[in-house]
Amino acid sequence: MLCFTLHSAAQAVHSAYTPLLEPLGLTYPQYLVLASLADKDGQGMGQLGASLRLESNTLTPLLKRMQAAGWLTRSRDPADDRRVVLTLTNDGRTLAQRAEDVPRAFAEKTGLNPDQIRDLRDVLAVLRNRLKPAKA
Amino acid sequence: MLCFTLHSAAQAVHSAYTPLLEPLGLTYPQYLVLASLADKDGQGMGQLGASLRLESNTLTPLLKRMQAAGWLTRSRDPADDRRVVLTLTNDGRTLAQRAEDVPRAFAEKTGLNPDQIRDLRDVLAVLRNRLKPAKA
DNA sequence: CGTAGATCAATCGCATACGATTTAATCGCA
DNA sequence: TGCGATTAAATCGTATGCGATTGATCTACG
Repeated sequence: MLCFTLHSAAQAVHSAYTPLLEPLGLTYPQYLVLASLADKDGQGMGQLGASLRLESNTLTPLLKRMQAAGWLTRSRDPADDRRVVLTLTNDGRTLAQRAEDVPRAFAEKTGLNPDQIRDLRDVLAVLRNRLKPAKA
Repeated sequence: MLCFTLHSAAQAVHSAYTPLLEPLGLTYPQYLVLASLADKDGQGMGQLGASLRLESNTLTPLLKRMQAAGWLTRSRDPADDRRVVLTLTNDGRTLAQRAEDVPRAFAEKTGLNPDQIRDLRDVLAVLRNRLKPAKA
């Protein structure tokens, strides 16, 4: 069954990342957030959630933990008090740099070549977007 | 990044299953357990965990909930009191039958043809087994 | 100008997941 | 035979995830 294989493959990927991230004190979703903010700092929670496909009920506690760890700040947008703006601290940027090698180390673990990885990623993106289109 | 795409695709699959399973009162992992037992009843927790790649710390509470729902029984193996044997009840078998159409309904949602599904499943299985080989 | 509706984040409840540990039972080897 | 090593399941603590709801803020329309 595809569902089961996809499920277990996702968990295997999760497990493979864990030893790479654990020395940095990061969990897997926290790493995704850090990488996203390192790429584009000052994002709002909404944008971040849309790109990572996570809801506020997941992000709020996750971001609070990252804030408590001193990696980012959560501040209200002065122009719209409903919005929360996320900014990396110096510690957060340093951590993101230390995590820069993680994707390469992971790719090595998979044993797949870059073309295979790209193909697989593209198929999965099609599947995902078909099942759950990104919000408008 | 492959990791993120795989992660979000797995969650999208999870989300796509939810509306199919919710009328049956099943969650997604519970459905996997039910399907596995319907295929091979009387499995031990260890075998089930190996095939679903779940540990006892996840399975124990999950199975207790399914037992509480009256779908299966958990009994000790008389030959080895450490082992727990899982057997579907009549209600469990009935439920499994009612869930028989779920994979087809899901496949339809994906918009992929059977060949594409098979190919994707095979690639994911290779990836998973490379990252996290099944226990001996 | 004012309020109904929309939007965003936060909260609540529940169900996975997993690492680490604990407990109980069996096995293997001297 | 008997005890240490191994195995299986359960338990504990922590971190996601998500559906549903709530509360605060903003927007749009009359």
